[in-house]
Amino acid sequence: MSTSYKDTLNLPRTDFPMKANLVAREPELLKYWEETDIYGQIQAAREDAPLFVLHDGPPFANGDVHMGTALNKILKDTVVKSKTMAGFKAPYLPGWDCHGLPIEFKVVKQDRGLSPVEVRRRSEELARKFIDVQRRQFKRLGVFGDWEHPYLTLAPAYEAEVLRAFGRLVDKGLVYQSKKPVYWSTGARTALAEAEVEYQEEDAPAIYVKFLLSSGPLAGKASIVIWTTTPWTLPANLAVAVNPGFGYRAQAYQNPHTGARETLVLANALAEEFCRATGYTLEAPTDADDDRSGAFLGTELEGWIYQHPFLGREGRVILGEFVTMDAGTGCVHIAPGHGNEDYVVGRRYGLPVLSPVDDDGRYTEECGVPELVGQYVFDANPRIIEMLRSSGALAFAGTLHHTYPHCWRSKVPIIFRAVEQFFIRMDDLRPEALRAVDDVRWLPPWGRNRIYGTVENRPDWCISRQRTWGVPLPAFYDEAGQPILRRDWIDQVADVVAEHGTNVWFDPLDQTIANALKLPPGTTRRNDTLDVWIDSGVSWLAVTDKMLGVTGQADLYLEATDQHRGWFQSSLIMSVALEGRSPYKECLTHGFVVDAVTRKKESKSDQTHNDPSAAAPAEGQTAATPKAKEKEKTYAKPRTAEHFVALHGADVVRLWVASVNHTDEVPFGEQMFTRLSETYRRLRNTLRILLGNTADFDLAQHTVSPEEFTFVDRWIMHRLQEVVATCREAYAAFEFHRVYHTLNQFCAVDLSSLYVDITKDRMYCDRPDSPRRRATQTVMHHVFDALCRLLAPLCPFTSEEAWNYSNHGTSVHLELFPARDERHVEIGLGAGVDELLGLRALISQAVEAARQEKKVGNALEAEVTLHVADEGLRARLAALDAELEEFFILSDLKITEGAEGAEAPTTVSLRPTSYKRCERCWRHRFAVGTMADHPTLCERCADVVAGQ
RNA sequence: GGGCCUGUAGCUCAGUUGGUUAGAGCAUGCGCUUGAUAAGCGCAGGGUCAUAGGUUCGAGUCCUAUCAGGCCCA
Repeated sequence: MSTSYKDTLNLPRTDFPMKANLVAREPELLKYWEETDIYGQIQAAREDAPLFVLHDGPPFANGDVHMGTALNKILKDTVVKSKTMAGFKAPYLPGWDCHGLPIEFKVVKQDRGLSPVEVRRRSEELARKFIDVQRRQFKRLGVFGDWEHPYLTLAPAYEAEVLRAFGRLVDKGLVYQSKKPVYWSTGARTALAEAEVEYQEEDAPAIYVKFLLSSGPLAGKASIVIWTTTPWTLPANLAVAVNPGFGYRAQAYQNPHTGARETLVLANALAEEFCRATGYTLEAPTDADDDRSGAFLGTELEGWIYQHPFLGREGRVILGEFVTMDAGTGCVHIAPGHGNEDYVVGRRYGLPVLSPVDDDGRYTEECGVPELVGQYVFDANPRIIEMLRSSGALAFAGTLHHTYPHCWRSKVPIIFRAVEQFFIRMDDLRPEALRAVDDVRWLPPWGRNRIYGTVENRPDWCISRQRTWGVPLPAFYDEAGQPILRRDWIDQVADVVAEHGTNVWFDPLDQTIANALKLPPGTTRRNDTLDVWIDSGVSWLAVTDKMLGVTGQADLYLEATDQHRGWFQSSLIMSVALEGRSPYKECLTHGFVVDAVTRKKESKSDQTHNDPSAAAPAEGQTAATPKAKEKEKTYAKPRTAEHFVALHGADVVRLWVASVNHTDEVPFGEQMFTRLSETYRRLRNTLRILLGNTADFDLAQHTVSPEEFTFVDRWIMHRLQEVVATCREAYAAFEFHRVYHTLNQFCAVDLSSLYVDITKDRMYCDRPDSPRRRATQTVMHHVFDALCRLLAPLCPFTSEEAWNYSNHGTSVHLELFPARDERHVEIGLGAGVDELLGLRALISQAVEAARQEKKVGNALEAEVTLHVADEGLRARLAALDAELEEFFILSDLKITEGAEGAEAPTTVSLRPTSYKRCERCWRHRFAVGTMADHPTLCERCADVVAGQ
């Protein structure tokens, strides 16, 4: 009997599967998109729409796509998809950063002694291999774009643009040549990058040296003491640095060898250590010593002059924040040609960059000591110590066991040596660059302060690299070895490169360039390359202008926070130099991926760009610290996007991106996916029930006009307008987690536990074409439609799949977002429903209590009485009439005045209903038992069954 | 060590110009349902808003310090 009545119901019907099986289904959708050229269709459909250009920051073509890279790409895609659906033409041209050390290093490590051209050939091969890998992985994530025509920094046309841009910088007088210290391998006769340096343990001389002061209050009376492990750099000593904030003291000591009394200046904090190490002892002050003038703050020492211990020149005391009290004397020997900090502080004080050492590590004439010229610097250490001893400048000579950088190839100890480099003059650009910073809208707003600080403090930009895998630095050299930078020549090189690629530069026998430029005989070129940040720093020019045909700024750049100092800055500087403005209007940053449990960083490979120093795990000195070791450990974790896509599907990975506030660090962990899968299922099942409930609904035939909507229908349409407005705003503000939470909330609460639950009775039990059932179907159709569109940028696969089940025929990604429809907005409706939900909660609690007492099994078996003291509320409830029972999903609801002595203005009482249960709709109704033909049915169900 | 940030229930997020018992979803526990069923519904528990001071009639919200974490420098 009951089963036969079940057959008279309109239960939901749909083929849209409950089980997503994304891992299998997504590739089918990808194929569908590929075959129908969805990206091309979208661009064509937005032909005349206003333009929105998100310019892709090129990831480094090296390795798999990790979660950090995936985060970045998914965010970009969500921006592009949401802008498209907001009515913009939003082309997306992906790119790759191809040049640079990490690739070259891989190639060179595999096979040594390759010619530059061969290194470049293999580097390109490697880069292209990873471009293919990453392209496949990005596409698998559902990212739409012009994947068949990406921009590559290794493309000849792109390289030519880089060269032309450089030529314009030269033309503007922004490029100059100067010396700068680099890691230098005397064994390989080449500059090294950080990654090419190995740290090995060894014993080094560690000496204390006295520099006699020749000016200041202690002139001629005292010496300032330095400590160094590289005596060979002393011929290049030009200064002594002290920390401005620390205390120093001039005190009398007894020399342990001569017994003489000497006044020495060193840091207070290290005087004791000095005595312990050297055997010097502190002497009691005598009348001759003016003890009150013996103590100094570091700043007071600035400008004092001292006599170089074995050269006929003087040096001066300068200030350096980098001076620590870890070791030594707190007074640091400065040779600007032999150390990076030395170089930086030396520039600040206008010191020359003295580096009297040749390619083989032998002293040149410039060292000033004839007997040292031609000697290998490390061999000269004993001789220098001897010179110091004989001149009385040596306080102590010992040895130190430490780790020291060595060449990874030739294994010889490396030296810091100044070589000629090219620079971009920052001071000429800075004011304009800072102004440009304030023309950009930074998201989040503190990004402005970050980049402002880096631009403000950035020293001149060293743009030359002694590398092979890059765009050649188009400088020529005359017979005397003097560099020639000419824009007309550079432009001609660019023309040659556009046609032949850059290899013609690196093949020493190739005459293409010489012939094309008609170079004077004796003119030579070298193998220096341009800093890769120049490559990517002009992408706005090469891509936005040349490839997309868009003149003007990109609307948006979107990268991780490390790019404030990286790509955002290099692009800004290049654009300011060439165009006098920022290349982007808005700049959005996201955080790094961190482990959800430990809050520690996930992987070092998340970087979008190739920062050579960060490209490989730190080794040597820094790796000795526990923190660095930890970093190294996390580095090895298999966190590829492919891994998680294969496990959960791309839409769930994308849901992860959508669920978090990406402006902070982005938490990530396996457990998060369990929860996200739950959310995903909720979204999917909501779409499914809407589809199931509208299976017999034909939009053209069955649409019901809003005037005929019932109360719940009006309410959910009202809610939908709020959801639409919130989501559109959140998308526009790039706050995708607000979209995620809004949609999740809407599906879980408003739809699933309220609207769909409430309307089940009419959907299943009414006549198929009852007006209120058709009204609800009309509403559900609208809700489904809006939900699919709003969800499309977050879950492109699932929304497309669902969209296809609703007979639309086309792709959801060609559609626009729903617009907020004011006709469905009803002031006060929300508050009214909130009031009802409050009562609903009271009823549920009462039912729950009755259930525990075994009075009733469920709400439909109860007679519920609402005791309402407030007359206005009673009137509002009465106005809803039968819809109230439906809203509360009750069989038998009565409303009376407030009960005597009630604790609250509204209370609920409850007992088993006296009505019998309708066998078809399961509600307990007064009429059950009174229907002659159907004694077990209520009047509505009897009527429906009779009509069939 | 410096610069720029972050820190609200187990998880992800809301908390409007400082103003009633700090909210939601998920997860957890206990039930109901078996007509969204590898689904659906209800109820319940769970937070000294990182910590410590301060300003205020009143602070998750403002200030200071500390701790933890991130990026970039050193």
